Amino acid sequence: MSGSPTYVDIQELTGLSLSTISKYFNGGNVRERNRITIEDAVARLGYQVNQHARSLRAGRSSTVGVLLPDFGQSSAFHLSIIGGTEEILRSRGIGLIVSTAGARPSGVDFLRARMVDGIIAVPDPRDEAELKAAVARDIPVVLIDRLIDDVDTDAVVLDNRHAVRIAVDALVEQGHERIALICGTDEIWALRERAAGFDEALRAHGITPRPRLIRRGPLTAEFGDLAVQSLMGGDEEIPPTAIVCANDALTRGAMGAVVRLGIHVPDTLSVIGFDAEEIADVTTPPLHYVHQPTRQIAEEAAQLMIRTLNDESARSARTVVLRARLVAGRSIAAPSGTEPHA
Amino acid sequence: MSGSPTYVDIQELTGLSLSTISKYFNGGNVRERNRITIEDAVARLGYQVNQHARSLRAGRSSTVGVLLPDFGQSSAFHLSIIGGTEEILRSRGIGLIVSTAGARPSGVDFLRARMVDGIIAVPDPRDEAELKAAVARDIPVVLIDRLIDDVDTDAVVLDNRHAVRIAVDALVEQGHERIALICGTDEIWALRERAAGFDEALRAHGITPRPRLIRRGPLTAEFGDLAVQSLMGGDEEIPPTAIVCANDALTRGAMGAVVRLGIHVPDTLSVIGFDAEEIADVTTPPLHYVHQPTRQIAEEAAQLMIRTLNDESARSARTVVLRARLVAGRSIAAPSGTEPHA
DNA sequence: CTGTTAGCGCCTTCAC
DNA sequence: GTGAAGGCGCTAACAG
Repeated sequence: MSGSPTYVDIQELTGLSLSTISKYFNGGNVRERNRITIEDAVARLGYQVNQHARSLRAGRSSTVGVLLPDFGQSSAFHLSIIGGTEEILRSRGIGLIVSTAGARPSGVDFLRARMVDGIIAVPDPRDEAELKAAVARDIPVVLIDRLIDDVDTDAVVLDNRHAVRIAVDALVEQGHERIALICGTDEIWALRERAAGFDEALRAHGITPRPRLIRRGPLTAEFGDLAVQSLMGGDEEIPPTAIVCANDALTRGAMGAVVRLGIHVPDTLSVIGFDAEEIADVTTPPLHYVHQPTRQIAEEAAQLMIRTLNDESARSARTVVLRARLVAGRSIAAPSGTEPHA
Repeated sequence: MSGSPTYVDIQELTGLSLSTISKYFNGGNVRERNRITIEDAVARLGYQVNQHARSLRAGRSSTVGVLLPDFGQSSAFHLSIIGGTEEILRSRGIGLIVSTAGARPSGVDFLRARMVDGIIAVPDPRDEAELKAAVARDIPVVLIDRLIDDVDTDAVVLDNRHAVRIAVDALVEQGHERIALICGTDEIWALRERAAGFDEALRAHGITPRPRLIRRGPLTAEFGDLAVQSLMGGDEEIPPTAIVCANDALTRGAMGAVVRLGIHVPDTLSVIGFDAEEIADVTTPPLHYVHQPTRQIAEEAAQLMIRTLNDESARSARTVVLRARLVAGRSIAAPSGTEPHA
């Protein structure tokens, strides 16, 4: 027994022809007697179909790639993408190859070399070009969370403007006007949208956005921390009475600064987090936050991919837009200046 | 241009033979002039080596599987495993297929069907049998975090007894004696070890472990919350003056209960978390916690896998044991009862 | 250094 | 229903 068993081994054990055996493994009609003989041989040999041969022959791999930004960043979100897609795809017999973007050579090429049937991606700016090329080659691509300019393909995204609007609404309702935003840069579509949503929401309430209260930077806890520090400490200006964070890492960093600086929430400052499921219950007080249906996003993406894989013709660019909701905590209250008026 | 380009397409464009082209892609010596011609054709065609054909020929897939418990659980740890192994394996041209354990049919069989060259696993109890079978079939397996009885294979684990001991040492040094442990069940090796380490550490300090202060259950935030609730509230007994959590989810749950019940840390209760990197800075006060080198664990596992893959003979069962360290926060202090004595 | 050839294991025509 | 033959794309012998 040198290598793995093959059809030939089964043939020798059963005396049946290769085509009969193949048919057995591919759902064809096989005589009952032969079916049993084959199953017997399979069990005895510990036979496993050779996917390489099958894939080579079929021209498909029954594998899709998941491309994520560097793992340093918004971990929980990425994990739920892997988890959600894996579960659905596996139930269809499709495997998941994971690759991180940003690295050179591109993760897209790495996945292409592994002959994935499609790619589900949270596109990092550095991989947009390769993804665009993949789409041009008719490789099924489903974008998650972030859109790419001039690329026409399936996507599942959040209604980002709405997500920020509900946060702003909640704060304005409490009487806040000096509301700050800690957000990522325009390089990434989702954050561009969230910043735009912030602007829109303020204007809708008749509040003129103040550039100094909008801090844009990398999606890291470090930047979130820094932003709070400079908003609440360094400036000569009157500090904001409320802060909205546009991402989970930024939220963590912001809350870290709040704890370290001893800022009293919500008395001195109201805070609304984003995707803060993991930390909302352990902060004092529990965080009010924007909750993105991460799991559902992943599952919708998997469904889109499956549909595309099953029906080559349907290469239309569908965009599924989902909405976030606010999860109530105790980190927002009326601004301290307004309390005497009450 | 129906299918993907192949060697034949390159041949037609360059006039070179298939073996020259193959040699180019496999690091052989090719005449400079031809090298350029090939690279030119490759660029023009957007050629990608067909891994299926290569794998079929070579008998290897250059792919390894990562098997994880259900994603509901200790997310950050799992993500760093995917991230750490992916990075190292990709640099060797090896892809990563991710699968979750627990589901039926077993993730192990799913990975075997996809012809992975090896499996890196954080074994779920429900998949131990299949992993054992895989090892018996000479499939390279590297275990992470948890060992399995009677399975002789490579592994990378934490010195779990030490990890808990340093936590207990720190608390005893502050004067604590009524120390509680919130831990997983004996079903999982790592948690069995942590519980044993707790026992050892107490005895080393001349403290007799009290069964009522040791709460064992599922590795969920819910159980961590429940455990704190019952330790600090429900019991008639005197509550503990300190708590050690044995896992990240348990830590989150425990801290959630602490916040909700308004327990003052560290005045009323000292808390030491486990793998609490994500939340340590946002709790009030910042958490003191046991820090497991998760990233290093993943990388060591990838290295072991690569070594095994490169050298079939070296199928010895190496176990790499790494040590945790304590990260200082402000969640521990002398027990309130002792302060008057000081 | 380059060209020719024979399969890796499977599936899909075709005949029977 | 079953049997025989060719080829998916690549690589590892060989020759030249």
